Parts: sequence; structure tokens; C-alpha cells
Amino acid sequence: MTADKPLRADAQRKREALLAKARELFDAGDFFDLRFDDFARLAGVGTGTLYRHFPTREALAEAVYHGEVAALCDRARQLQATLPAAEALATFLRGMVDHIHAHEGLARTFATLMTHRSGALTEGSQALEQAVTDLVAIAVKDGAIRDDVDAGAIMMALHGIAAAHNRPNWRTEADGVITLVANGLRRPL
Amino acid sequence: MTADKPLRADAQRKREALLAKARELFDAGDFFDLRFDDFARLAGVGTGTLYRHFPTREALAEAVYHGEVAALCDRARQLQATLPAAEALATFLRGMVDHIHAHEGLARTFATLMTHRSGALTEGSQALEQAVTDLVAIAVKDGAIRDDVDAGAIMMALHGIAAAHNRPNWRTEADGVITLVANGLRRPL
DNA sequence: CAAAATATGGAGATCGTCTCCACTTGTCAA
DNA sequence: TTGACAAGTGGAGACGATCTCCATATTTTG
Repeated sequence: MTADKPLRADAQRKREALLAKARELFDAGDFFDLRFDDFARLAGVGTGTLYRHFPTREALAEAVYHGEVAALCDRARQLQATLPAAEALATFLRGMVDHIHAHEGLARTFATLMTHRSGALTEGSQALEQAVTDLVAIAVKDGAIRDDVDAGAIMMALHGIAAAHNRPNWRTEADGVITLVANGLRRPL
Repeated sequence: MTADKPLRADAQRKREALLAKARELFDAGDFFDLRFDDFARLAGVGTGTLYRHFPTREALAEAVYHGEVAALCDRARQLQATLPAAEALATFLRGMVDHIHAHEGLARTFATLMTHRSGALTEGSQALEQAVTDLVAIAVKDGAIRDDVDAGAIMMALHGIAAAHNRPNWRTEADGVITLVANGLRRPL
């Protein structure tokens, strides 16, 4: 399911060009404001080619998103190994806010990926959710946090943060959410 | 700003027809899946008329949403008057989850209204946010909850809940978020 | 190096959204 | 009433974005 096809040389090249340009626009935040056809031109590729590689804008967004998610997951694992469970979780969440803050595109993807009901969760979101689930599981086992709240709830909160990234004082409010979550996770007396 | 124009009789009728049909589809959850032109037909109205009354899909959604928001705000005021502050807030939030659960359309509107960066917040959202802000302010004054978290953070969490309304076990997770928030709001030792 | 397989690009089909205006309906004064 | 003016209507078609299709180009394979 991962090693699909041995892709031809030029195809590989075009695909990479597409991804490179996408990443560029992604961080600039222009990605979602662009006509999809124009994006093809920008990347020096015909529309047909673009569509064959990435059937929809979201598919492309997700491909980019994938790299970022991988990095985030690594970070999660690293924190998990070096910090006490509850702290690892809190630090990870704050890191997510930083990341969303720094990468406009990630926020939008995160948001649209949720809004556009895609039925099944996308691969990227699942990986991220798994990372959170793991962090939570460990913290629970250590008795560091309450055990009656699902990791899904935390994902929801994160989605809220990402979806609202255009609010006037987003940063303060986002930090507020994290504070609430981190605090809310503490075991009730 | 409220009493715009003395609208003609037939115009009033058409407008009402539009709103009625919209409400119907809204609760069924079909509203956002429909071609906007087709919606006009469904309501027995020409496209031109539809567009004059409601220039965009969101405008119409918001008009419907408006009624619901009014009800929710009333509820907030009522709770504020009859319950201790912190409890009023928590109860209100749980009520929101119930409401979103019962009205598919509300959830979607809530979500798209946020995602589609409309720059300024819409009237409806503002009213709702104001209600939450009031509940928070009172609870803070009573010393019932911590004072370092903005009402905006709570709105974000709610948005997260609404945006994710299509997740498999939404209800459980949504309740989880509320638990986190309610718990997180308690004053730190 | 020829043939088969694979990929390309961009012209144009398709499909929602939205505008425009010739016509209908309501209002109001006489 | 009725005429004349204002207000509103509907739907054909302009528009703009997405996506398909296939004649052509490139790579791989034998």
C-alpha cells in the first residue's frame, strides 16, 4: 500500500517540482488562494500532469502536510523519551501551537481537512492523532493525568485552534486553549 | 441599521419561503451539499431573487443561524440568572454540544463561518461570543474560575467541536473537550 | 535502435456561481 | 377604479474555475 509503482524518471521529476512549489506557497500562505490551474503553470507543469499526480487540491495539500506531520511525530516520540509523561504532552501541544503559528499552510490544511468531510480520516491526521494517543496513554498509565478523556478530545481542541487561526489575537487565545487542556487533564483531586 | 427598508409584500413572502426551505434543509444537513441555484428552485423562487435576498450561501446560512443563536443567548442569560457562575458556564457549554448534536446545520455553519476567513466576525458569532464572554466575566468576578484565560479560548474549543462533527464518536469526544475546559477553568490551587 | 510502455500539456468540455434586464407585481395618489 | 411609478421577479446566458481527453513526447525495454 506504500510502494505503489516504480514511477518513470521524468514523472518523478515533475512530481518533485510540484511538491517543491507547493511547499513554497504553503508556508507563504498563498496556497489556498491560487487557481489550481495557475499553480500548475507556476510549477512549470501542464494541468493534466498536475491532475494526474494530485487529483485534488487537498490531495496535494496533504502530500505536503505529510512531511510536516512526520516531523511533528518525531518530536512527539522524542519528548516522550526525555520528559515525564504529562510534561511531554503539554510541551508537545505548545509545540503544535508554535508550528501552526509559523506555518500558515498547516493551519489551513488542518482546518479544511476536517471541514471537508472526507469520511475516513486522512493518513496524515491519523499519524498525528496516533502520536497524541500514545502520549496520552503513557501519561494515563503513569497516573499523571485523568483517564476519562479521550485523545480525540485533544485533537478536537487542536482543530479548533487551527481552524480559528485568522482571529485577531489568535496566539493568546490558542495558548489559552492549551492552558485549559493541560490544566483540565490533571486528575480531579 | 436594523430597520433597513419597508420591503414589499411579495418580496417578504419570497424571503420567508427561502428561509423556511433553508431551515428545513439545514436541520437535515443537506443545505451545504446543494447547488445554490437548485436551492432556489426548491424554494419556488428564481435564481435572481435568491441572490438578491441572500448574496451568498453563507449569508443565507447566517440568517438561519441567527434564530438559533438568539435562542442560545437567551439560554445563556437564563442560566446566568439561576445558577452559580461556574456552573452556569459549564451547563451552557454542555448545552451547546447538545445543540450542535441536534442541529447538523448549525455545526457546519459554525465551522465554515470560521474557516472562510471573513475578516470581521459575523454578527451571529459575535452575539454568541458575547454571551460566553459575559458568563466568563461573571465567573471570574466571583472568583469561581481562573482569570488568565480569555473567552476566546473557549470559543476556539467550541469551534473545534463543531468543525469535527463528522468524527466517528463525536459525542464522546465533544463531551471530553467540555470536561477538559470546565476542569481547566478551575483556579489553580 | 525499434517497439512498447509511460507520461506530458493544454485546448476545450463541464459545471457551479452570479449578473443582467425584459417583464410582472404591488403601491399609492388622484 | 385606474394610471403611472416603483419595487421585485425569473431565468437565459456570461463567467471563471475545475477537470478530461488525447495527439504528442519521453523513457524504458528487449
